[in-house]
Amino acid sequence: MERYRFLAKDTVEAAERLLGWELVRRTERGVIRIRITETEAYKGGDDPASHASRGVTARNRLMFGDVGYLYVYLIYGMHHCMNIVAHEPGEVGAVLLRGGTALEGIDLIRRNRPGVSDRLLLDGPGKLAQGLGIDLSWNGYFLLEPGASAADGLRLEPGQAEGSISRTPRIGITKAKELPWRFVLEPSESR
DNA sequence: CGGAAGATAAGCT
DNA sequence: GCTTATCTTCCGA
Repeated sequence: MERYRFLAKDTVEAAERLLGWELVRRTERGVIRIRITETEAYKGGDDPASHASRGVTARNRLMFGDVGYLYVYLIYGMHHCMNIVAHEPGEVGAVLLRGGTALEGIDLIRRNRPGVSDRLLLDGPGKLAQGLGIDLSWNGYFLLEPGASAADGLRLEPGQAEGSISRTPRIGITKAKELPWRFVLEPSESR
C-alpha cells in the first residue's frame, strides 16, 4: 500500500509524518475519529529511552516486527499507551501517540472518559488510549487493513496536517531526554 | 493558573 | 526489590 510506505522509513521521520493522520475506531455504538496531533519516536538499541534498547522481550517484540501494527503496553500500573510500529527494514522502532483531537463521535469519547472536560479528553498518551477504548487486548492489531470500508476495529487513515509542526525533546523520560524526537501539530488558530 | 505527590503492575536486575 | 513512554487531585497563589 503506497500511502503507508512512510511507515517503513526512519522512525523519527515517520513520527513527524503521522501528524494529521486519523485514527478511526468503529464500535457497536458508532464511530470515533480523531486526528493525531502529538507523537514521539522510539528506536532500537541506539535509543536508551526505548523499550527496545535492551533487546527483544515478550512485551516489546512488536517493535522488532512488521510495520503498521499497534503496540500497546501498560505504564505506571494503570495507563495504556498506543504506539505504531514504524522503522526501516531490518531496524527497530515505534511511534508513541501522545495526543489527538476529536473529529467525530465525541459523545462516545466522553462516555469512555466520564467527568472529563472536553479540552482534556485526548491530550496525553494514557488519555488517548482511554478515550478510544484501547487496552492490552489490542496489542498486535494491524492498523492498515485494505479496503474502502473498515469493519469493526481500529484503522489508520490519511488526513490533513493543518497548522504548524514544532519539534521538541521527548516528555516523561529520564534517558536521552535531549533528543528532539517529539512532534506537535499546533492548530493555525491558537487555542 | 502551576507545581507536587500518590496510585499501581509489568518487566528487568 | 526498584524503576517506569502517566493521570488526577490537591494545594497555594
